[in-house]
Amino acid sequence: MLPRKTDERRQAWYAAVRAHGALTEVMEQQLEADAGMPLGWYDVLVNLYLAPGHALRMSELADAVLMSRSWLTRRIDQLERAGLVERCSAGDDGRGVRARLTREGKRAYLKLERVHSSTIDTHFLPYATTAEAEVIQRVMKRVAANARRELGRPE
Amino acid sequence: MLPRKTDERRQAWYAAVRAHGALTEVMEQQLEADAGMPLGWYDVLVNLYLAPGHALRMSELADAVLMSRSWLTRRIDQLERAGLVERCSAGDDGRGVRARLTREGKRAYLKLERVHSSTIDTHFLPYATTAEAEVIQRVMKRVAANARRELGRPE
DNA sequence: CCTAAGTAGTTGCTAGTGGAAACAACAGCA
DNA sequence: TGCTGTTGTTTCCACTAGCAACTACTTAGG
Repeated sequence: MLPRKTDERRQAWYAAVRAHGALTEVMEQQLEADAGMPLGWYDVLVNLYLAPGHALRMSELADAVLMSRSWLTRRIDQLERAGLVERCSAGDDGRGVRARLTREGKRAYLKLERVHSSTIDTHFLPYATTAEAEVIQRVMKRVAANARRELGRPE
Repeated sequence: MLPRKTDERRQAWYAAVRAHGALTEVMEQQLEADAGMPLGWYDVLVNLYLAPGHALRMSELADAVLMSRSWLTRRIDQLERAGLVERCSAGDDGRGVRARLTREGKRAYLKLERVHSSTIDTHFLPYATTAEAEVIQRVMKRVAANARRELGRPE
């Protein structure tokens, strides 16, 4: 591959990095303004909502969001204070704790999801045709899968 | 646009977010291991290297990397302690300070750039053809430009 | 059973990050 | 000369996240 061509193709990644940064910032502002919640809550709430019974063991949830246990403990503390999550026993295992969405937690998630999606619809979708979106998805999935493998945590 | 189609296209953004996160983590590890420098230094060093005389006014540099002045003050403190940057007067303006790459700073930048590029070559380029890279670049540039405008800081 | 080793989750400590606002030094203009 | 705006630094503060120590529990081995 000629140097010029390689360099040209690298620009695609730089553009993706800048787009990610800018759109993430827009997303943060939008979520704060329209849902009153930070983007950092999104991952945890999604995983809980999609789980059976809207509940997960702390360690499962920590693995799902790729964060440490102490990180999760504190994030669940926040969400519990906000009334969106409650801790309950993990049944058979006396050590375990399950985090479960409260009724308000479910409502909050749905709102967060609505604003999240609408931000993508407004700031991403208009700039990509169906064919283009398909290309991006295909390439990015391959890139992510490879990088995950490199990091020693294949999905 | 049918709901299903819209949802399908949103997946492209989700994939991009995940790819960005995973590859960024790989990049951090690689830079730490092979260049002994954090990814956070990259932006500042690039901008300094490309500037005339490898030097920039603090405020220009802060604008270039989209960060606050106090942020830049501290980052330049770090780079100065590491011997990569030195502060010098801005000539005519007695208030001004210019940050300038030292000889080691230039060498460090070149090394950082080499590792940075090579990580992209290894973990991104193999997964995108020239045509696909072109699509990604085009779409992402439009997305970034729009988001920047939304944030009130068009480039 | 009973003990040893391992696991789940929490907490204290620590280092690092980054914004806002106060501040000192200076420029430029009346 | 004073007044106003700018430049860069500093102080203060809140937040983040990892590590290691700790508690409470389970499981395996004798």
